[in-house]
Formats: sequence, C-alpha cells, structure tokens
Amino acid sequence: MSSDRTRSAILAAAERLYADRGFGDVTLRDIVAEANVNLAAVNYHFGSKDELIAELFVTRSLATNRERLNELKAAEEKGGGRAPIEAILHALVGPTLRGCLGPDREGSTAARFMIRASIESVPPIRRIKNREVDHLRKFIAAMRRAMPGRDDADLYWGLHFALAMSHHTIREKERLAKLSEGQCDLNDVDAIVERVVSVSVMALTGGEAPTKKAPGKVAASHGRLTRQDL
Amino acid sequence: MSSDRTRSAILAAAERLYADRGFGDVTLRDIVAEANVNLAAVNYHFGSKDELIAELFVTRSLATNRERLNELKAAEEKGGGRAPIEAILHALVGPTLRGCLGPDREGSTAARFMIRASIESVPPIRRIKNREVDHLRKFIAAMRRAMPGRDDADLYWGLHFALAMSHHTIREKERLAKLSEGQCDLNDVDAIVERVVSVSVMALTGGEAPTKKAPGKVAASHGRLTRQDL
DNA sequence: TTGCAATTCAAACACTTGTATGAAACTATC
DNA sequence: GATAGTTTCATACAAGTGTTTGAATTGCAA
Repeated sequence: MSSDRTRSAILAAAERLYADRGFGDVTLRDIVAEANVNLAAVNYHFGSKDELIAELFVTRSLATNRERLNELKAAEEKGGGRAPIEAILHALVGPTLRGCLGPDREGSTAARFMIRASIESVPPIRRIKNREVDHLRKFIAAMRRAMPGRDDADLYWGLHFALAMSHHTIREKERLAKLSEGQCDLNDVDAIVERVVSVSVMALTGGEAPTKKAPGKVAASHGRLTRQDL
Repeated sequence: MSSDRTRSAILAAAERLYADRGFGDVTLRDIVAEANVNLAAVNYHFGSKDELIAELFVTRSLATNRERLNELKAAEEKGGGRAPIEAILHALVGPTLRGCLGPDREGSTAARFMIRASIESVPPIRRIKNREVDHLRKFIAAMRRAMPGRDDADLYWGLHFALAMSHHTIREKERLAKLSEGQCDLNDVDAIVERVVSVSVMALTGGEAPTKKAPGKVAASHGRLTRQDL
C-alpha cells in the first residue's frame, strides 16, 4: 500500500486536461501522457475512465456542498434557527459562483473543471448530479422556515431561478462578456453573487404579499401563485 | 436533381434519434438504420456528420429567432417604436419556452431536439450559437429604447438572467419536477413564461429607481449598480 | 434506345477508443 | 536475502467510429 503518487498524478492531469479541453476530446492516452504514467495505470487505480471522472466530480462537488451547508448552518444559528432568505440564497449560490468565477486560487483548475462539468454533462457526472436532490431539499426546508406560509411551489421556483442564474452565468460567462463588450464585470464575484441573490429574493417576495398566505384573490385550480405583471 | 426523399428521411431520423437519445450515443449507423437508407448517403447528401447536425440546428434556431423578432417587431409597432420591457422580454423567452416545453405539436421532436442541443453542446452547434450575439443585440437595443438612461450593464444582466431562467427551466425540467414532487406545474407554459418575464422585469426595475440614472449614492469605481439587499 | 448524370449500395478503410493481459520491476516483510 | 504482494510497463485486443471507394442502379433527356 504505497505509491499513490501515480494515482494523484492521474487525478491532477485529468482534472487539468478536462478543465482545459472538455470531456469530449480528452482521451485516457492524453491523460497518462500528461501525467507521465502508463496507460494501464488508470484502469489499475480507478477501474475505468468513468470512475475516474466520477471521483473527480464527487470530490469537488462534495466540497462545494459542504461549503454551502456550513454557510447555511452558520446563518441559521445566528438567527436562532431561522435565517433570512437572503442569507439562505447567499449560502446556496455563493460557493458555486466563488468557486467557478473567482480568481485563480490554486490555479483554478478545480473551478474550470466544475465549469466543464456544468456544461458538458457526461454520463458519470449526470448520475451523480441526480443524487443532488436531497441536498437541495435542505435549502427548501430552510426557505420554508424563513418564509412560512409561502406556497411551496413558489419556493421551488425561487430556488430553481437562483440556480439558473448562477449556473448560466458560469456557463455563459464568455458569451456575456462578448455580448456586453466588457461592460459586465465578471471579475467582481461578490457583486455577481449579490446581484443573483437580490434578483432571487425579488422573485420570492416581490410578486405578492411579503409573508403569509395571500387571501384568495385568484382561484384554486392548482397551486398557481398570483402575480401582477403584464 | 431528384430524390431528396433520402435527404429528408435522414434529417427526420436524425432529429428524432438525437432528440430521444442525445448526440453522445447516436451514430451515423443508427441514423441510417432508422431512415432505411444507406450509410454513405449521409456523407453524400450532407458532406459530414457535423454538417448534418449543423443543418438540423440552424433550421430550428432560425425558426425560433424569426419568431422572436416577429413578436418584438409587433410589440414595438404597437407602441410606436417603443415596446414595454415586459413585451420585449416576452418576445425573447416566449418562443423558446413554448417551443421546448409546449405540448406535442407535430410530435415535439423538434422541441426535444432543441432541448438536447441546449444541454449537450456539441462542437457544430457551439459554433453556430456563437454567432447568435448579433441577434441578442437587437433585444438589447429594444430594451435601451424601453428604458432610456438605464445603465447598459444592467440591461445586459437583465437579458442574461432572462435567458438563464428560461434555458435552465428547459434543461432541468425533470429535476425541478422531481425536486418539487410535481408541485411546480411544468405543463402550463404560459404561466412559466409569465413567471420568467415577471422576475426578469423585477431584475431590471426592482432594485433601484425605476427610470433614469440613479443619482450617486454609491461611488463610481466601475459602472456597478446600487442595490439594497443583505 | 442510348447515353449520361445523379443516386444508391455493399464493402472496406483508417483510425481512435477504452480495456485486458502477462511479464517485469519494485517494495516491504520475514 | 528470499519471498509475496503491489505496482508499473509494453503491447495487444476488440469494438466502434466517420469516411471513402468504386461498382451497381436508377431516372431522365436526346
């Protein structure tokens, strides 16, 4: 039970290559060349290519999830078991945005890798992402505590939109930069986080009465919310 | 110059297969089998696999863009050259959401194909998407007319978030359905469009003074906007 | 019909992919 | 220092990929 130097070299090389060139056109041979390691070492240490990818992604996303939950827990403890909705959403989108848009920190290969993972959606990663629902439910629960009486569907939509904005910003940051000709500052991550949180909060509170179930007004059918636009 | 029956059979089969199983694991042999056509026919009629994919995507996205611009033009004419921001955003996200979430309409293979294209991001499609910036600029221009004096960066962010919410809803509709255990009605497309538009409008107007450049308050640095959250 | 171009077809090509094999090299324990 | 277990290595394998080829077939005009 020695040399996991090969193992780590493979992990590092794979993450770097995937981050730079995507999953689509990086082969095992590319990886072992970058890692100065024999081709068979991948299957020896990881079993298969997919398991290598899975291990990379699991490691990184566990770290992100831990960070999210820590931030959430801190916010809820500070508020005596009930965090303000801004803090909850901040805990949700902050770690991801900081991780993927932030400055280099350890070369940022991890960040660029996670961006790729968010763009390309290769089978082993998709499988893992599908287990992420439980994690999100914890945030739904916190949101329910923060906004009691609010229709559950609205909470789901709010969380969904918050993730939408942060993920899409990560996925399409080059395009946004190009479209806006640099007028959108994508380096000021904190400002982006605030912007996403701010809009998400408005999505959750702006459209109707700030708390408690709004009395009737629009009929039942299926739990649709009442809105006042258009 | 006859038989483009083979040609169309290939297009139809390819779209159906890509829609169902994604670009990743559909081979030319799958396509020609589904189309009852010889393998060489693809290269004969399209030149290469990538050109086949490109033709499929170009056709569909031109149709969407045309629909968007028609809706925008109609709204601007109705308002004498200046459409309300709600209408502009409606024209932006409506066609895509209706196309990808709407009921079956011609079997909805086109819709499911566009969802795949939005998820998988294969090279030929990426190339085409990168030329979409000009199209989006037309919406930025319309938004500028609707909200004169508003900081350009805010407009870009607003458009970006609108696209974020609609695309993410398309990409992750199964996940949202699963997470919300059916409490989010993903069949009522009009309601979704309204929701997305409503939040986008709030993103553009809610955070600060409704029109004109907000006076100072927070310092200059680089055109960051002033917000009042957290 | 004849002739010619467009189309179809079966077959093979050239290449890349992830994976498996079995021997060699190494490492640590006794 | 021999031995057993782990790790590395060169090499081969089997399968699948998009693409090409050149001969058959078709369809249409002269």
